[in-house]
Amino acid sequence: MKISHAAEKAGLPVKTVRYYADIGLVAPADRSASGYRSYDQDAIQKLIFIRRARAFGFSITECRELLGLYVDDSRSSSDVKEIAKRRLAEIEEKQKELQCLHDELAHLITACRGDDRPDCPIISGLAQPA
Amino acid sequence: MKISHAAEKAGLPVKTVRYYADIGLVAPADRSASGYRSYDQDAIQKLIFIRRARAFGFSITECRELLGLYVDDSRSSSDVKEIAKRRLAEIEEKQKELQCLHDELAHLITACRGDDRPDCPIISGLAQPA
DNA sequence: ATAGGCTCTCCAGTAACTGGAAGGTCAAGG
DNA sequence: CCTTGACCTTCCAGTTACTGGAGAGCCTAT
Repeated sequence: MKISHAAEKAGLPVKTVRYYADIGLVAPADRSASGYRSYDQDAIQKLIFIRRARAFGFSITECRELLGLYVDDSRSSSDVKEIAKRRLAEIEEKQKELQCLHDELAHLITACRGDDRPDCPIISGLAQPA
Repeated sequence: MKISHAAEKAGLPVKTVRYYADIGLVAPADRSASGYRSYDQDAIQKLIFIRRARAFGFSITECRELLGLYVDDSRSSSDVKEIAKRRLAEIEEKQKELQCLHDELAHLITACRGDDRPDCPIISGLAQPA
């Protein structure tokens, strides 16, 4: 299967699939005589796996790690769980930060009249050293 | 005031202050005879403004826009409010995404026994085309 | 005089792609 | 048989917002 077909199956841009091949994340199964990358079902499955993991916010490095576990039939589920839990903690941390940001910004916005005068609590709020 | 002092006052790394000068975001008030950047209170205030705006997730481009409004005494508060509201909507969007991610990942994690056997719902969950 | 701590500029690298140029390949149509 | 157009290839550059480091100049204190 040529790259555009594989990319479509995996739900990724062609450029990205090529990039993943370049960095040795997901190699094509083979190359045609003329040098075209050729993907089989197994490689596509890996691409899908990566796409999903990336959508979960796993970095390429983490994806590499997870992919290693994915293809390793002797993996222990605790290894995977460990990585996933780390990631979950990061998500929760990010959520807290976003909540703070949200509340503070929403507060500034409600305080601002939004008319054509220059007085603006948003601007003055941003200028506070805090 | 030399750059390290200004950076400290603004709560930014020296490198970042220099970078902001390079991209024309916050220019130093002056240069010494030997070429050292010299910052006054006004420039430091702008640096603080930028740091805060960046912490709110505004991009450099947005910061430039906001800084323009910050220094413009004839600004209308509605201009500022518009930018801030856009940003708030982005934050809320991001929050929703994170919540989905969180729930899905948390679900996978609870489903995983986390022992030394290879069966792992996290791995199989990631391999789903969805 | 020299040691250290600052400062300068410039170059390169980060993450994860994305866009584009220049050129090779392949199947279909005239 | 030739050409057209859609593919494919590689390589280079750009994106965002810095960050690290090299090599060199400056300034103050001992």
